[in-house]
Amino acid sequence: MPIPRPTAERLSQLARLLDQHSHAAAISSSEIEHKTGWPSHTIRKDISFLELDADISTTAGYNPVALAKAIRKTLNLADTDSKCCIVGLGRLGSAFLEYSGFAGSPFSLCAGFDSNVNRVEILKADFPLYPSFKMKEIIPRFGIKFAILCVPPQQAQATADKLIECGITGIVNFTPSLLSVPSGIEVENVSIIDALGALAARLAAENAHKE
Amino acid sequence: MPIPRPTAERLSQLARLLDQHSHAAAISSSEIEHKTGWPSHTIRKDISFLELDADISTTAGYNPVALAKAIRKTLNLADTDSKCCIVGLGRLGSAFLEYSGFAGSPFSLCAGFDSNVNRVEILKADFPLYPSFKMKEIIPRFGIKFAILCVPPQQAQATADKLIECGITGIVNFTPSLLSVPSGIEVENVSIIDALGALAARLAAENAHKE
DNA sequence: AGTTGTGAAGGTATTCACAGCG
DNA sequence: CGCTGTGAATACCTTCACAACT
Repeated sequence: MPIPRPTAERLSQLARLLDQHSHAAAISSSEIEHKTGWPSHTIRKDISFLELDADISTTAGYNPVALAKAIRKTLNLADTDSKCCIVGLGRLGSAFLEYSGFAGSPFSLCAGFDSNVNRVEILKADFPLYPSFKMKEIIPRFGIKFAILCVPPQQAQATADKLIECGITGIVNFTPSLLSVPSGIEVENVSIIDALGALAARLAAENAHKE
Repeated sequence: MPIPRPTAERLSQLARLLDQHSHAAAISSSEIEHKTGWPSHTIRKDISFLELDADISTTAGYNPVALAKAIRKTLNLADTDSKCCIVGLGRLGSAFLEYSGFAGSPFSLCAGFDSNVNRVEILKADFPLYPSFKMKEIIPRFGIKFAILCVPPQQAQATADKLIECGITGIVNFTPSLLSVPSGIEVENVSIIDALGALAARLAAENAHKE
């Protein structure tokens, strides 16, 4: 039985929430409701899609550590330490070089690319930075599957095409350009304008609903 | 009849796509399908939720400028040039100070805040920057409704609480912390780890589906 | 031909209601 | 009793199929 996509996305976030509560002995679905806003029955339903290893839930709630582990196992976020690269090391891209949020996540940054050779040499990071023309060599060699796209909007589509050629299957698109990609490749747009648009749409929907 | 939330989010993105094609006389639903990956019938259905002012669609397709206008009107994104502020001017937050994507969007940045007074004085932007304690004064004065939250994770919840007190109704949360907010306030999480998790979940779902 | 537009059908996700357990 | 877990009912969204128009 396939896991519904909204369920998978909630579980992925839930795993992060559980990390923040790993000190507690147990957390109940209603506590999770309070933290996330998702109704408790939705949470229980979501969890029911995982095959639970027993001892994950008691009468007091769920064991945070065990549950987080089970989620990551089912969603294939656990074993495979998925490798990511940053493409475009301007202000935004270079901000991620010292982003701490990757620690403890199932993702790791292992390369950065920029067409400007100067930037590549000047910037410092815990992982190597390369000029863009080396993508074709580096990405397959390290088995990098995800790219974080921070290039200027005019170069977004061309860069995405090149990344896909190199074997990237998932792109987190920080540019305001919308990307066309073949099927089998996934794009997640995190343009700030989209995020604001989604907020405004939801607020508008709420207000309309009241009438 | 209320507009379904997924429809509203697609329309919001579509408006941006139309901006990029404002030079063309007409764009058809199948062209949009090619650009976005959404099936053409979904797009037509989405558009059918707007009350169309006639002359928006012809036999050749939609008038990009008129359609974008109609979308923004229905979603309340048009008239109200929605004002936003950046909270937290570290590496990530300050990267947005020179972000070009706001031009032509229905959103505008009009203030930045940071608790570090030095940063506020050193950084340059097209809009004024203030120390955090001025939020209570500035946000209501300019009618700012949206905040882009880029503070360190430990301060995320406390800062969000303060913003809501000042009248903010929508928060774009760039921190890895999950926020609890009262109903009526909307949060959009754009943590990069979430984005990668969503990608991985979708790719996993695709592969599972093939079996 | 090619387009939009839309009621109706179909599929998916959410919500409910209650069984089962400690 | 409060908690989890889950089949069944409901609500929601997407997809289909075709009418209407140029």
